[in-house]
Amino acid sequence: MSHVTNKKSPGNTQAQILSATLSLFTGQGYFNTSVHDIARESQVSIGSIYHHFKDKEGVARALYNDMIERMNAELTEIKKNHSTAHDRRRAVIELLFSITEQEPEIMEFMLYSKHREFLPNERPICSSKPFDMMREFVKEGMTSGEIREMDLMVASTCLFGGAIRMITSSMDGLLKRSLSSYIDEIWICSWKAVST
Amino acid sequence: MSHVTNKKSPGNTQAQILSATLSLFTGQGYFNTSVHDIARESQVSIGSIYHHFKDKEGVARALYNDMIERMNAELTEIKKNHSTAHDRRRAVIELLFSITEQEPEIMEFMLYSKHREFLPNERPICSSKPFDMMREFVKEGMTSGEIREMDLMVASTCLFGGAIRMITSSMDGLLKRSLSSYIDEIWICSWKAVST
DNA sequence: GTCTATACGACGATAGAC
DNA sequence: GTCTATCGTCGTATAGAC
Repeated sequence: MSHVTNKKSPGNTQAQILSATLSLFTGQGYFNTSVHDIARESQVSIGSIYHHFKDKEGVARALYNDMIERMNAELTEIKKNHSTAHDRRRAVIELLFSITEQEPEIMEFMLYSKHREFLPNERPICSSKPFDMMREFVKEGMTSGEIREMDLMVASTCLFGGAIRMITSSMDGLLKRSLSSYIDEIWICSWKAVST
Repeated sequence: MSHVTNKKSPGNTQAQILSATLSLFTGQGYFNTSVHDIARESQVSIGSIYHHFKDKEGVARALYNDMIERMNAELTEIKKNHSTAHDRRRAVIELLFSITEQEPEIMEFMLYSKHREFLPNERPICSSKPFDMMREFVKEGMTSGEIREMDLMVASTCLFGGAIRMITSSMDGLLKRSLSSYIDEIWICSWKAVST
């Protein structure tokens, strides 16, 4: 019954392609990356790429969806493990900083790519589920009284905006120390901005 | 002596080209815009474009430099007209919001374009002079005692990060009310975050 | 599923007349 | 300074053998 069908790679080729693509897209951008580049870097032929993905845009879309799903999973985990807005926010910032330091390409692709330029039908990333979930955390903090009553968008941008801009600053090489060394300062600041 | 040389446009053609280019770049991105598109949209022939600019990248660079210079001028004006960090920051946020509402394409090109993808030798926009000047305002606020002693980058991102993320949210269509209607709320929040 | 070779179109850029 | 016509290149995508 077991049909260990044939050759080498189970779902491995896809992973190779996606990994190489992530590097290339973050390094030089979607439009500066040709399918030939992807083939060379992933040690796979052009034909294979077009076998696994509909087209170049399809590769980008797969990358994008993986990323969103992963963030979703991580945030769901945070929601489960922490109950207050206070703790959740700390956990979210820690998560974002940790991804930035350990897998910078992921974060770069998430925050830096202009997805809509190459995925025309995608909504802006801030409308995506993970960002939605972050706003939900803020909302619950407001009803529980931890956070001042105020416009939800304002509160969210104040709470997470600083951290996110620290991340982009870090990726731009503007920071003197490591990103994670700033976490306490930034956390205190943004908490002051919105706490009751 | 006066050689009012010839035809129609003094420096007008350039302006036409740049204006059309700004629209196209913000609407569909640098890479999705061909020089043919620019020619059609600006009512100018391809030949003229290449006469006035070295190449496609040259057009983008001119646009970018204009923008940086303009921001520089506006911030210098603010520096002249206001003396406290408190007032300067208010003026900066008002300026940014006003540009966003009145000339959204300018702001979109400034905050949304991935300049480094098509201007390879340009430094990230956050390293540019205007952003430098904004950080300078924060620094002076710290030495004058208006702002808590803390890391300069943290203070700057907290002060302006929220406003900037409100702008991108506005451009993404996430805001229910007009951007300018949020100004007081956002200003109060970020001031709480850093004031002594 | 993986590969090589190739078709085809689009785009950046130039030449050269006016 | 402005135009049209054209060239060469490069990149996406396909065909078809293995």
